[in-house]
Amino acid sequence: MEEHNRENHILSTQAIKRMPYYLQYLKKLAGEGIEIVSAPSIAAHFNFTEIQVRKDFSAVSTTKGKPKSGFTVKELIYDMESILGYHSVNQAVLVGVGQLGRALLSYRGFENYGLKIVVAFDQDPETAGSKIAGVNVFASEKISDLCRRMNIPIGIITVPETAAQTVCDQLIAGGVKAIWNFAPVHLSVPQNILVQNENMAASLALLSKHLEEKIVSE
Amino acid sequence: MEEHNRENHILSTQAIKRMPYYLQYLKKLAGEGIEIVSAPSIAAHFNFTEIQVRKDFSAVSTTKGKPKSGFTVKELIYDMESILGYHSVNQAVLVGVGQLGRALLSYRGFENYGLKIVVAFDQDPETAGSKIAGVNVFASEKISDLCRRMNIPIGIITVPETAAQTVCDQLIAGGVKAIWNFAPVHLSVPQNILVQNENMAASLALLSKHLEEKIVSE
DNA sequence: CATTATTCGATATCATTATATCGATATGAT
DNA sequence: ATCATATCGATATAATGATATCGAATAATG
Ligand SMILES: NC(=O)c1ccc[n+]([C@@H]2O[C@H](COP(=O)([O-])OP(=O)(O)OC[C@H]3O[C@@H](n4cnc5c(N)ncnc54)[C@H](O)[C@@H]3O)[C@@H](O)[C@H]2O)c1
Ligand SMILES: NC(=O)c1ccc[n+]([C@@H]2O[C@H](COP(=O)([O-])OP(=O)(O)OC[C@H]3O[C@@H](n4cnc5c(N)ncnc54)[C@H](O)[C@@H]3O)[C@@H](O)[C@H]2O)c1
Repeated sequence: MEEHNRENHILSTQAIKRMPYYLQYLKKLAGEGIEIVSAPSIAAHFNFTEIQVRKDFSAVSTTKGKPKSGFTVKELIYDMESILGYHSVNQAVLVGVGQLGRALLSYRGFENYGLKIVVAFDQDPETAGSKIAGVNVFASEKISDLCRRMNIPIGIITVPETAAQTVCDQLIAGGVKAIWNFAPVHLSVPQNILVQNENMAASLALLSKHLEEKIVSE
Repeated sequence: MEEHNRENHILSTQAIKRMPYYLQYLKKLAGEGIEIVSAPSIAAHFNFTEIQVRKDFSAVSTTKGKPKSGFTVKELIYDMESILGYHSVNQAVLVGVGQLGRALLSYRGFENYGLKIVVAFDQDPETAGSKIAGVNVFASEKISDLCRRMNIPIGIITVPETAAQTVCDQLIAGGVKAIWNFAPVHLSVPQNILVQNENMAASLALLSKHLEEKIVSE
């Protein structure tokens, strides 16, 4: 017999990506004192279909919706936060304390998402040794050693694209299980390592394609 | 009869997102003096299937591959750059000159992707009036008026999530056609406006889910 | 100059994701 | 108490995206 999810539903990649949006909105509603919410009303807000909203909810929550009224906001929030790992904290290191790296280090929002950057690294001797937003910056030779000793599961890459693969290899040598990559390059990694790309060039590609179509059709 | 693409192929959303990766790699190969490349070799590098690579290439390029050898690197580069709009320049404005906004303003890479941030806005009276990385920052009351007068097609949002919808509305009032949104909220917009989200919470959700599964299965 | 190995493109199949249909159930109105 | 209506969940269908199959083309090898 097949192994199944607790709720006997599969949580698709696309659904996972939608969860933070639902969560943000549900928290806003909760802040306004709203206790019950229906799939159609959520769907209207996001411009989704109500069927999709129901499916997404049933995939992450044991909470059943009540016909004619809807779902309990608080329970949805709790279940989504659990699914997204916001109730625990994942430790991460960041490599590349430049423009973007500094912005990420200073960002307080990640703690709400269960992510804590505990150490940073940079090649530049000026930067290594400093402290940015309360986080110590070390020389990049220490990446593998420190990651392993601190048992860090996540590495964040914000170095130039030419250095990204090298840094990636160092992180993996340090036992990191997942990499969040902001450099606009493909990283080669072993099967069991996840690379989550935040490639702004890819976003821009979609944006630019859309504009082009607009212009042609107008 | 149906209207078709020049090459009689459809370019899917997913394929568009892959293009910047191909392009980066092809340029690297060109820099190494490599003139011909095969689909299987590209596929090996990206861990894609060779069928997908061929489909992607044929969707963006009129260039035919030669059996037993492959595709002409230069021609692929040229066609991809055209498709991605790198040969022209789209003007953009950025709203929210904080940690992230400053990083984006200072980033030189966007010019390679056909994007030029020409003006920025901020609510803070200290920031408005200043100049960051050569870009003038104005008070946010001027968003709509300036965008309209300069005929700006793209707005970049890097304000706190509570201000994002307001700013979005101001940009649309200014005639902007596409919005690149870094705030972790859904933005409500008219049908003809594109919102491209760069939601780091969504990325983190996938990352965290992956780690959880790793831990369970190990 | 024939043979073999490799890559190509076209078409077919499979997987994932989104949407539509429909009977069941709870709430509020008559 | 009954009826109308909004919402629910389950199952079915459609759309999009990825992979497999196969004959044709061409470069290298003997
Ligand atoms: N700044 C942005 O807004 C932005 C936007 C999109 C993408 N990116 C990407 O993010 C990355 C960083 O961009 P940035 O603007 O912050 O660049 P940056 O030059 O400001 O910072 C890069 C930092 O990495 C360090 N570094 C270089 N090689 C290293 C190595 N081998 N080990 C450790 N540290 C090393 C440098 O010393 C520097 O501090 C780039 O890949 C860029 O393409 C940045
Ligand atoms: N900093 C990061 O690394 C990071 C990472 C992920 C997401 N984000 C998101 O990006 C956005 C900006 O983050 P940040 O860290 O740069 O914040 P920040 O507070 O440093 O900057 C926000 C800026 O927006 C300005 N602002 C506020 N309301 C405005 C309005 N109505 N009109 C014009 N300007 C206004 C503020 O004056 C400030 O300069 C947030 O939504 C945040 O969630 C940031």
